[in-house]
Amino acid sequence: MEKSRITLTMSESGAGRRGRWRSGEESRRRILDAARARFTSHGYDIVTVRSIAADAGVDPAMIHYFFGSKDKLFAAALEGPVSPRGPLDDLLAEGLDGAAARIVRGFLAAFDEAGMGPLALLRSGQPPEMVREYVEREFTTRLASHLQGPDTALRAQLITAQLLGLALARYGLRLPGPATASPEDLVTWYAPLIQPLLDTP
Amino acid sequence: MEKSRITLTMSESGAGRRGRWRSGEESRRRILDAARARFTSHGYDIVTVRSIAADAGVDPAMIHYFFGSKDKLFAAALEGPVSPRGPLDDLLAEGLDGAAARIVRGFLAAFDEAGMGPLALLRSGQPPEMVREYVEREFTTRLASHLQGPDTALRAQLITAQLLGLALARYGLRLPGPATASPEDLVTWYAPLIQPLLDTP
DNA sequence: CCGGCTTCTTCAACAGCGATGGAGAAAAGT
DNA sequence: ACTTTTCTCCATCGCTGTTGAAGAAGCCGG
Repeated sequence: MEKSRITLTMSESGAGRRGRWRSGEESRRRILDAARARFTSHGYDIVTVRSIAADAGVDPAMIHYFFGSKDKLFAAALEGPVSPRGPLDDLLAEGLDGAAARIVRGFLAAFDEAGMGPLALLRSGQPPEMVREYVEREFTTRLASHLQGPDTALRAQLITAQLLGLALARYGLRLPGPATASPEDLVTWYAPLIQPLLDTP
Repeated sequence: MEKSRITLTMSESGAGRRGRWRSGEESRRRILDAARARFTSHGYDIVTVRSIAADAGVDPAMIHYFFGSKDKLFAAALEGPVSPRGPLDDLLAEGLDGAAARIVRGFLAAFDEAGMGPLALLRSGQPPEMVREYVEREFTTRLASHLQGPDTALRAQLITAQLLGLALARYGLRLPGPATASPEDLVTWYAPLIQPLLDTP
């Protein structure tokens, strides 16, 4: 059953046959889909390049041909579907009153939709510079730009810490309380702990 | 330089020669020391069994002879030096007024001393059941037993989430603010966000 | 003193991992 | 028909954690 698919190179699925060069686009998409599925449900190091290749019906070497490395594939897989920029700006555009509740609510909704994929970021190999850059660029600095008063950067980063901890407890460690509570309950409990950092001290 | 030490088997260091059978105890201790040094300064998956063995001047197979697996060595290495039970009980014995400040202060002190070792727990292979059990047994339930009012378990777990987030931001991601701020500054900022969960609502 | 015993140590090997380089096939361009 | 570009597969590398078996090294009952 394993070695069945040999040299078929799609052939059928004639929908968009014309236009693209050959099957490269298709293979790339299938790899990306398989990677997304695996990475968002299991941790970074548990998922193997070879398993993704098997899911996509593709040779493991092709993953390096298209993406260069496991890290870059991970980055590519987590790039599209999870981008907190737009939603965060929308949330903050409504003003800072009660923004903590909206942030926690949106944050939980995003994670509930995307699985623990974003958390797998924390386990993606390497020193954490890449992750820190991502978090700062996509979240912390944008949040800080909406704050007023002193220490906006530090306050935004502490908010990030709080949200990170909540996500880790709920989706990573699965502490029974945070893991089973409804999003609204968590908003009720947790938002008041964040709001003070949003308000100008 | 690598293959220099062959069949020396301690011989000297005659301090405690009598009593122990042979050099097993010594090797075990050296492995544990090397493991602690590596695990507390780098992440779990970055550290290799072979590197620990090289540090300890020992064959990699001995690690499995003494400890069985990398996971168990990790657990053994992180067992003794990091145990939040005693300090936490002492902190809470002084009452809940201002306990958040004392908890944050003690938490940061413990991490500053132990390096990011405890955080490496989060990256130690496997599903998170083992880690969750450890965190609950050593921290969350003991904290909850000191709380009063409703939802003590959930409140204790949310405090755990906040501390986890702070540690992750400071020692894991190294967000510039939390990473460079002094412990007392972090206490000033963060403790007021935790105290509400300690107080009876 | 000597075999047997337990304990420690080493060596060689295994399967699996991410990654690489080169050969081959097949469409596109000329 | 040819070259070029793109895609695919295969064999292989060095590394990882882990295992099994064989070899030294102390101890103990005869």
